[in-house]
Amino acid sequence: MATMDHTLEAEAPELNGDTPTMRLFALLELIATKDQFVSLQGLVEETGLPKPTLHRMLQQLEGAGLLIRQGDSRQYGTGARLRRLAENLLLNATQHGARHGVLRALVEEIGETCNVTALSGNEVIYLDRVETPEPLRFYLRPGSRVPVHCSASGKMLLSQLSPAQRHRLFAHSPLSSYTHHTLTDIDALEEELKRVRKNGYAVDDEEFLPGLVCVAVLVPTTTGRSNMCVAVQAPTMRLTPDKALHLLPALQRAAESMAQIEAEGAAS
Amino acid sequence: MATMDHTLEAEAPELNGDTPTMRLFALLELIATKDQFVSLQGLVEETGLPKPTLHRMLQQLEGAGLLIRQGDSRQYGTGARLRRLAENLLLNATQHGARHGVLRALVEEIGETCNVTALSGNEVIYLDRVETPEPLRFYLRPGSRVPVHCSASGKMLLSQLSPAQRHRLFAHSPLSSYTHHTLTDIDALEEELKRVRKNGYAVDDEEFLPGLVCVAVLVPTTTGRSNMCVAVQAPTMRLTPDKALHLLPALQRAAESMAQIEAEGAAS
DNA sequence: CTCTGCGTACCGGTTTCCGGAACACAGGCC
DNA sequence: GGCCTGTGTTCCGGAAACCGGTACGCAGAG
Repeated sequence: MATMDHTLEAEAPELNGDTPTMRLFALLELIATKDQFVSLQGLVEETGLPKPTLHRMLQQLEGAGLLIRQGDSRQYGTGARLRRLAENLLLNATQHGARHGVLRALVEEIGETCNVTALSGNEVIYLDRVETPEPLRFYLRPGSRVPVHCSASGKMLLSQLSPAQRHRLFAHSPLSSYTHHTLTDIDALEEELKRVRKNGYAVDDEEFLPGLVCVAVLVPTTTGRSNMCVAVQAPTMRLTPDKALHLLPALQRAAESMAQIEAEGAAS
Repeated sequence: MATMDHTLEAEAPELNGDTPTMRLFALLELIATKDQFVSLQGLVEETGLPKPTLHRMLQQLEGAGLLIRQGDSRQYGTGARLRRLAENLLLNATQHGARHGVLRALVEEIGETCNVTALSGNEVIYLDRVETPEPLRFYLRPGSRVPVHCSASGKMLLSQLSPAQRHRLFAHSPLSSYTHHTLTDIDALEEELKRVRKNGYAVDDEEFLPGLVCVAVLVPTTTGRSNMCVAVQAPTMRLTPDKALHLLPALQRAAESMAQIEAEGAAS
């Protein structure tokens, strides 16, 4: 922020913690916001820290399995351990309670199963879920995963990524087909994503499981992109895509509530 | 490991890092796996750490915004900053997601467990892994490590190093023997590496674990040597070294895809 | 073969961390 | 009220980790 000064570029990051540990953590944060691998030299320029210091920090993080060195061993990326932490965190987040309440109220209002979802790698993961009281329903547990290109949440989240990120996900693995409605053509998917971005919601019309319809909206964030969705799902028997759109206001209200819950964590 | 014993229950967690920072991080991990708020006392009992120490740690984490105190200020939960880190991390894991997709497609094609591996220090580390659907399989987690001289990936990667580098790796640690197939003689290993370099692939014929066969190929890089492999592994019951060679084309195609992913993630 | 850019190792001075002991503040019980 | 127990908090000297200037190794470019 605050362009101001001076000689050259931003020079902003300034990963200063007041304690060594916090500096390390800040380094992790910096790397986690990159969607590409970073080099020692690049970090030196970006942070202004002395090279040996950064080298030691990276070494320590790598030794702990939080970072891994990529390819020619001079590029660092996030490690499996860090990803596991992230998934656990989102699955168990302590204000889960509050979110769950919102979700339950939503289900009570609209009468169909609702989910909170997030993107993890190339899949969508169910963070939380409240079932419809109706006897006929689809059974998927919290923690389970579904493909990204044929789920409402997946398309919603995809639409927030940069073209390069999306390309990376799909260039090398085909869009598997699950039903005859599944979008298996990249261009068709891109077209769909454009629609999603414009509308602010995404629909899955039996693209993953026959007979299953979903609608998803984003949980907004004050800053930057969001990695969470609220979505409703139901059998076509009870819910057609048309009728589903009538549920949008309720979904959006719920998403707004969740955003507020997230925001309540700013103190010092 | 070692004694275990003893007085009472599990006492398992043992969040020992060898450095203060890693202890803090382990504490974060522990809290992140909890679905509810934790108290200082509870953590004392769970970790066995002295109370003042934990108190200081929690204070530090709270000060940094990674944890927050709930309500009556004696219960800790995960903070907004940590959640933001988690979301960023998962959003930007597209590289990992793309690689994982390629790997999954490969496993689907050939039907056996496949890995992505890299050289880390003097060991081979599993970066990612997709398991075969077969019920009989070897169980190794992503992030685990195997010796370099008796694994297909290890030999493949070794063959890319300069003689000086190789010498440095082995000068100080003998070639431990794991099975009666393990190459424990430097000269024999050098001979094998020469073969590997010529063929462009490496085979592990029960050199590390009895009954385990592996074949590895390099993920090529535009520039210089590679530090990544794609490898298939299977029990001898299903896969003999001979049959494994028929899988080479598929492996190489996957490796090529990974190379392209890597190429798109280099910058600054 | 030098030259330059980057990654890596070394090491003394300084900062941070460690955790036993002691203190503070409840609430529950006589 | 006085006492006790279970918690959260503060102190502080000894020990350990971190810091980053300097120097070295190893590429690839000129």
